[in-house]
Amino acid sequence: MSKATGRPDVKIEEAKDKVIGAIAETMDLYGVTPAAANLYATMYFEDQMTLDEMRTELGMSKPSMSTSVRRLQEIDMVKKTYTRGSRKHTYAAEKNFFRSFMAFYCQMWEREVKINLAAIKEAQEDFIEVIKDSHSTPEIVAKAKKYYDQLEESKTYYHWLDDLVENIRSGRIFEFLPKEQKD
Amino acid sequence: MSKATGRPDVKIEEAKDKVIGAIAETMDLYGVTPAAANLYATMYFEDQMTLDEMRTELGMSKPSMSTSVRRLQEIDMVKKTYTRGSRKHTYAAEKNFFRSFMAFYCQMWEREVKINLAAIKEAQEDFIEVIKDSHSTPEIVAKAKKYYDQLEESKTYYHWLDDLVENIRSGRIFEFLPKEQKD
DNA sequence: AATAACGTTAAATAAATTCTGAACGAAATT
DNA sequence: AATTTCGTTCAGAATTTATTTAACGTTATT
Repeated sequence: MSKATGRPDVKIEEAKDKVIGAIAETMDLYGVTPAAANLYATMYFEDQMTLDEMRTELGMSKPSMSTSVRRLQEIDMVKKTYTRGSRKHTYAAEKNFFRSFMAFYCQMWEREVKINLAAIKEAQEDFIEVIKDSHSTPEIVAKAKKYYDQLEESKTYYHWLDDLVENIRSGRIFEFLPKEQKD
Repeated sequence: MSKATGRPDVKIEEAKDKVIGAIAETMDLYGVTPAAANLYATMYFEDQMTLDEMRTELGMSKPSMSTSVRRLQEIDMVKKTYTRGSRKHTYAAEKNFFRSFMAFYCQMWEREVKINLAAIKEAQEDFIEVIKDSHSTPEIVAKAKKYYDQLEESKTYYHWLDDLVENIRSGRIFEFLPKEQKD
């Protein structure tokens, strides 16, 4: 098939599209819709964009762009920017992937830790009640103890994950694993 | 509402359900269906399960259980176990969350790194061609350089992510962040 | 040999999600 | 004051995903 030789501007667009496609494709596990993934990837190559520009560039409806940009803001992948003298809201993509990584994974893991540790706490209290209950047969007690211990082990993981979040947010992980590596 | 006082066995099931619910809820970002998430969470408290047991326990269809357990195997959250003298396949959940973490995130990040670095490589080659093209105006060249540099920066992140994967798989991350912390 | 059990595949159905167009309210512009 | 612009909400359509049901092939059991 024909290549865009002789048209540098077209080649630039093609190059951008390659990266846009890759970013959009690998964002499928970030809990965003294809529209939002495409929007983010498109914004990655722009300084800032308005809803109308998003709509035009992606060929999608304004409400869809509105919802998508809102979602991306929620996960700190897009920021609202201030444009003096215009009514239109403008948004800019977070291009520092380290910050995106930190924001996204820390939020996600923090949620996971919080929800699971809370459930574990309640469950362990229940198991302790069962263990102390005089109606409990030896089998029941053994079972409760087994589950209790199993949850104790998983607590180790959740505490570790919590530490990981803390070390990411504090930047200490970059002492352990510098951004620039000599390989 | 009435509590299951006096019924230790019921209390054990209630406790388990609390944790099962939490695990299932926080698995929404692991690229699995609600059925698979529920299945994993249920299996977490079992030694091993057959498709029929899964079907019965979760009240879902056998094909759904078959597909779910297949998916969980793909992401290393479930392993097939061998049961002598039975035609039924048996499966066991990975209960070591550290291993789940390692398996899942390493797979995911590795994919992200691979896809994005490949696209970046091609795009950068295109940008270089544009920069070297005598048809390119100064504006075009400046733009190509800008994008080229932007991609160079993102390469730093992808290489770092690659290092992170390596350090997780090698276990070195646990030297930096031990599983047991003295707090 | 006939039947049953087991897990998977294919097709159908149900449910959920994504995106659109219509409509709206508020604020800026004319 | 009237109109336009802007972003959001709502309802609906379209699409996608999840799960079920039906059917299948293979293998074990009777």
